[in-house]
Amino acid sequence: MLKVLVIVGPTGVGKTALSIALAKHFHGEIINGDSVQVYKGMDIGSAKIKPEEMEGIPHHLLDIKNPDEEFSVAEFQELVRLKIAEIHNRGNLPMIVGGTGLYIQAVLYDFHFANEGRKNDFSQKYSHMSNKELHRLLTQIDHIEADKIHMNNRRRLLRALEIYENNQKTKSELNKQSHRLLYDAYILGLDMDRDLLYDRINKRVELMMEADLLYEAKKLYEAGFRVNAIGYKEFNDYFANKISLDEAIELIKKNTRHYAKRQLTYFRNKLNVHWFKVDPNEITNYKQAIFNEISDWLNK
RNA sequence: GGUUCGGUAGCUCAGUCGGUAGAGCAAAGGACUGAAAAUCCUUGUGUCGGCAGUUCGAUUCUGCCCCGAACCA
Repeated sequence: MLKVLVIVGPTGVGKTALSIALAKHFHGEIINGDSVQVYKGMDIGSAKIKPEEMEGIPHHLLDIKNPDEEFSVAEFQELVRLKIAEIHNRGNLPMIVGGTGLYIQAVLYDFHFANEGRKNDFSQKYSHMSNKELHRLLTQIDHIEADKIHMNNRRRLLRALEIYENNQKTKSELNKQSHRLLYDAYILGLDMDRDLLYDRINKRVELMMEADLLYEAKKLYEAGFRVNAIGYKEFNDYFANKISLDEAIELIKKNTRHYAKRQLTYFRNKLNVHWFKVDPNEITNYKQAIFNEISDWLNK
């Protein structure tokens, strides 16, 4: 099995800096594992690494989409698997660095996506039906899946129905997969005290504002893009004069905190992570521990 | 100094015609297979400012005290 080093962790914990240090030491090439950083023009708000910070380390799957283009787990999975093979052929170590748990999981495990095109008008088709009715409909088609989805989660209900229509097979049938790892992956997770993490997140949002996130968001807004990512969507209401600038900034902080928490939940419960607690006062100690662990894994 | 209004969950407040309390926000936990920075679910014990009095029983009524705000001197 091919070796892949994966670095996960909540937003703002310091994945980027660590990834550069590790890549330099272990001949790594970095593959972006973040669903928003694939988009061009979304640099400040997504905390994308700057070219001068890369220190010559190759980075893949950044800026591969325009803001109006679709992206999906299935496409990510395909692209990353190609990149992993490519990087190995060069004799380097592929490193996936990012915070989108589902995407990373789909690459590492044997998730299989049927070859279906997305239909944009799908939610239109059922717009006349209430959540309750959708749930009842799904129960008739696929009661196993329906039992797992809460009635209020309209998005999931629609998706399960869409899968059935596109494939003539139910979602629960299609997802009977073995949860087998396809790579020799070392999943490194960074964590830190929650208070400290939230403090860093709040401060980072302030830094983003100083770096003129507002201008970046405005460019996207004026170009007609309604970006649904944290750090952008909050400004849409501000531009529409529904909330004040301060309110928008506070919302970004709050949503980022909530997001970090969700990320941790996902990593904890879906991936087999080797956790390292980051203590900003003892950087050298935890870094040394990480380097040792990875050396051991590479030599296995 | 006087008058008035406040002091209840981390914050903003509601409430108990006397039977020890609940919303929003914050926060915590969880779900997750083609939008995932998305979408969705669950979770509220806090000396009801302090001390005394009345009462079977006080966060609720009364008195005094402490703290805050506004107004009047």
